[in-house]
Amino acid sequence: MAEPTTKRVTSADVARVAGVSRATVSYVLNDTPRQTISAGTRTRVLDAAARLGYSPSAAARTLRTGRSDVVLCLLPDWPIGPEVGSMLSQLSSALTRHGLTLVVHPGNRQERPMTELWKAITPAAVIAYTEFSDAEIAAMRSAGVAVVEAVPRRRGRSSAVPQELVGRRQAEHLIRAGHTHLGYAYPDDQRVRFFAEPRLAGVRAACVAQRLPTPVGLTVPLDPAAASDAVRRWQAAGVTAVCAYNDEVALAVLAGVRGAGLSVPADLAVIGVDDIPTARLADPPLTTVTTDQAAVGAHLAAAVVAVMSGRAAPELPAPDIVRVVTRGSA
Amino acid sequence: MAEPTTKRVTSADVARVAGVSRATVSYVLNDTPRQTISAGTRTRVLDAAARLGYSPSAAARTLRTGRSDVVLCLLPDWPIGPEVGSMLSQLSSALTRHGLTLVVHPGNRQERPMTELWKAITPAAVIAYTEFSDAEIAAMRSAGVAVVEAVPRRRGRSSAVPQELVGRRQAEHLIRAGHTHLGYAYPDDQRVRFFAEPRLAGVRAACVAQRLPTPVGLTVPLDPAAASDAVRRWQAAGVTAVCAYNDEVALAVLAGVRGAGLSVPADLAVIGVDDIPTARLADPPLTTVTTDQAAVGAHLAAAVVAVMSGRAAPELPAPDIVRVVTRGSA
DNA sequence: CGACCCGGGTTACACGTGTAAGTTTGGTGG
DNA sequence: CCACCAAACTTACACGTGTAACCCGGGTCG
Repeated sequence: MAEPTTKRVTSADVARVAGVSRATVSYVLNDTPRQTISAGTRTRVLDAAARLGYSPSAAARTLRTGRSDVVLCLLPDWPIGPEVGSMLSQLSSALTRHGLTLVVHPGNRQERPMTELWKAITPAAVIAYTEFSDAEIAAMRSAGVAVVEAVPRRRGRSSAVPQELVGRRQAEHLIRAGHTHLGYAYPDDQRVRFFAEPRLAGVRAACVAQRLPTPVGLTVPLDPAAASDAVRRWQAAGVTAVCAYNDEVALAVLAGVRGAGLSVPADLAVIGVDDIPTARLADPPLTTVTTDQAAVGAHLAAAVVAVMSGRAAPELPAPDIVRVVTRGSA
Repeated sequence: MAEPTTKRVTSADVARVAGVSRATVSYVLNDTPRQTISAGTRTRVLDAAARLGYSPSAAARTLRTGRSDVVLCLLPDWPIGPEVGSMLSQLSSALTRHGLTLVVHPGNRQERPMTELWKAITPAAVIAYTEFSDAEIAAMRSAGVAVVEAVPRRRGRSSAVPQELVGRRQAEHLIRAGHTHLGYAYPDDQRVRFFAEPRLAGVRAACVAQRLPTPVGLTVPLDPAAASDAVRRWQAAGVTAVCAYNDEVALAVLAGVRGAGLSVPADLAVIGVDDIPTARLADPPLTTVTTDQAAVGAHLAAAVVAVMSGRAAPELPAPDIVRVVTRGSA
């Protein structure tokens, strides 16, 4: 290794070949409004920069301005599926259009210092899918970081899709089809309870609204035999339709029904959440509630730029975004 | 907004309350090997820092040292599933243990300046799942950025799981079960061809090695009817077993077989890739090839630290990581 | 006893950028 | 002809760190 380590090309280099001062380069490249620059030098600077392949140091810029153009998205520990993936992709595009750079930090178990992360990166904004303490959020805000909470909390403003609505839509679909005794298939993964609980609450609320009995909740592991047990218990309780936490759990219920020698939807109707790619491949094809992830991504981006400029985050048009996809299972 | 904008606590603040110079603070906090510090001042500095809640500015540090402790993982446009998610989670943990911070940038369509990203962030290392030009890789290397290529290319060193091996394992499993006429179920998504092609090549290689006819490749959309067409064509061609690009495609084939009034594995055996959660919930449960994502994550982390310290990246023990999970479908 | 060294610090500079405050023009009104 | 001004720049400083180079007091050795 000869290690020539080609030095970074700085704005000073650009200034030199353009024959102007470094400040002028800065003014041109950021086209600072208060400063007037002649057309001649402007083009000289511009193509000097292009020729040298100059791109400014984010570190230096961040240090100087105190704020970077990075938007940090903090994901929790739970398994991220394709929906999250496509949402992030959309979000990234939308933020790029506003000159911001999305960067995602996947949560991992033994990571104490989530605090250090944002203090270190000094992002322009943080999109928090993880639960933060109010104190910490206040700390971020007072440090000038725009915070958008995307975690589905019951109280307070949040830019997340209200998961109660998702559960409500599931239940309403089943109730409209004539079912009166509902079940809820709870996931066998502690990490997703932040999502599961509000969804279940939504199902309960729909039952209450229609004066139906409380849904019978059972935990359903992703295992055919265990799912069959759950199905038999629902059967014994007179349940004719279940809302599943998500499509995976729903597919487990399908497998459970099959294993118990029964059939869907005749003996038990099933509705999932997410519309994963394999939902339509199930037997019968899975009815499910989907949320428009592209819209969520776009909205999150809008919320970020709004909060960054001091305005309040826009309201998420949740009712338009959460849709039932009717297939064979319910 | 009163905007008090609480100022960042800097090492100068720590120095002041500890009653030492700023340099001493730096020496203590980074415990610089060449500098000896008395136990007394060390503790004074340490708990001054703790009391003030000091955490150093990554921007300033990066500016000074010319290198950050951020590892940038560039994902391509394709849909990321739970496997990628868990791999990233593992990778993040492993890197954290080495004092590095993983940061993921999801690819999005209209994003020209992938170049600008790494020039701006000045990461310590880049894990490239996207295809880079050799020139660009050279540029990154000469800028002092450690590059780990994780894209499955045929030629050259790569830290990725060799996708040929995955295909080979699929085919070998089917051949061992007595099948001689294989099919390959190709995904209906152009974006994943970087993965699909080497897998198909692996299947072909296995057939060649056993002097079997070339596998019959068909594109299988994630749609039951279209999948049934493909199944009938395989049937007509005398194919008795198919390797699917991944589990989703495999589930489509399962649905296709069902739709054609046939049965798995009697009429057609099917094997997938990934072992997604719903694979075992299918009817019949899906036989599949899984790669140990935790091991991949750990290896990638090891490769990063190796390359960063100038050593060559370790060899990935691929044969131990890629395993067949035998269930009912093959 | 002087030379020397070494532990335990401090002072000073550099990293690359944004921007407020100055400086030189050429033009213009009085 | 002088005062003044706007345009078009340049000079100078600050952001928060890491680290090389210097400094000082006290022990050690010849």
